[in-house]
Amino acid sequence: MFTIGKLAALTSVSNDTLRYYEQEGLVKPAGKSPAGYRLYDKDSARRIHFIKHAQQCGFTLAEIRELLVLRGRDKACCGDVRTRAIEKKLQIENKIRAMKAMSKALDQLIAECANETHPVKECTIIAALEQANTSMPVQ
Amino acid sequence: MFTIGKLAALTSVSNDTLRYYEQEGLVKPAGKSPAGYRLYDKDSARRIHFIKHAQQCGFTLAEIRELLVLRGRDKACCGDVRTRAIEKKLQIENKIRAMKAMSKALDQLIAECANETHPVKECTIIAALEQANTSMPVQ
DNA sequence: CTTGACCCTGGAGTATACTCCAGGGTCCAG
DNA sequence: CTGGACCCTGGAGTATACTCCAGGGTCAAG
Repeated sequence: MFTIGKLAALTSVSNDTLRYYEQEGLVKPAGKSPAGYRLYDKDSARRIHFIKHAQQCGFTLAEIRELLVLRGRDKACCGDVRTRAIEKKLQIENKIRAMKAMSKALDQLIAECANETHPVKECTIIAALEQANTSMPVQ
Repeated sequence: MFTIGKLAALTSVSNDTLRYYEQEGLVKPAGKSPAGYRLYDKDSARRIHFIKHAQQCGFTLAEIRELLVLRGRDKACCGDVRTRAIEKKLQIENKIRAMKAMSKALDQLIAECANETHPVKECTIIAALEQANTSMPVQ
C-alpha cells in the first residue's frame, strides 16, 4: 500500500493527475487511511501503466475507460479489446492520411515558390492560399 | 460591400466564426454601416479563403495571423513565408512519425492477440498495455 | 405598421487532459 | 512540540477553435 505521492513517483505521473484520473473514473485507490489519505496497491500501478501505454497508442481517456471496463469484466473476451485496437488503428491511419495531404500541399507550395527574394506581393505561397480553388484537401 | 451573412455564405464559415476571427485579429471589416453592421469587401473574402487554406495546411490561427502580417507588409519577402511553410512541414512530419509509431504499436498488439475468443484475463493486448517495459514509443 | 430575416454585444459553453492554487489537516523526525 | 514534507477538497485556469445564447436593434417587403 502506498500513498498518492509514492504511486506518482512510481508511475511518473503527478499527484494531481492521479486525482484527476480518479475523478474521471479511471483509477480508484484500494482504500483510504483513517486520515483520508488515498492508499494504492500494485494493481493501481498496473492500471496507471495501462493508461499511459494506451495513451501512447492514441487512445483517449474516454476510450481507455472503456478498455478498463472490459479488462475488469470476466465475460468480455479478448476480441472486444482487439476490435477497439483495430478501430483505433484505422482512426490513426486516417489522421496520417490527412497529415500527409497537408504535407504534400505544403511541398507543392514550397516547390512553386522558387524565388525566395521575391517581394511578398508576388509570393506564390500566399497567392495559392488565397485562391478559392486550390487542390487542397478539403476537411 | 456585403454584410456578415453574405460573406459567411460566400466563404462557408459561420457569422460567429467571422466575428471570432475579427476578435482574434485575423479579419477586419472594411467598414461599418451607420447602424453598426459589419461591411466586408472582396479582400475580406480573400483573407477568409487564405485562412481556410492555411488551416488545411496545418497552420494554427496564431500562425495564420503571422502569415497575414507578412502578407500585408511590403518589406517582408517571400522567403519569410517559405520558411514558415518549411517549418510547418517539418512539424507535420514529426506528427506523422509519432502517429506511425502508434499505428505500429497497435499492429503489434493486434498481431499478438491471435485468439479472439480468449477470455479477457488472458488478453495479450491488455497484458502488453500493463507492462512497464514495452517497446512503445515514449512521448 | 408589422413581421421576419438579419444584425449587434457580451458572455458562457464545448472538448481534452491536465495543472495550479488556496486554505487547511496529517505525519514523522529530532 | 515544532517544522517540513506530505495529504485533503473544491474550484479555477490552460490551450484551441469555435458555437450558442440572451436580449436587443435594424431593415425591407407587404
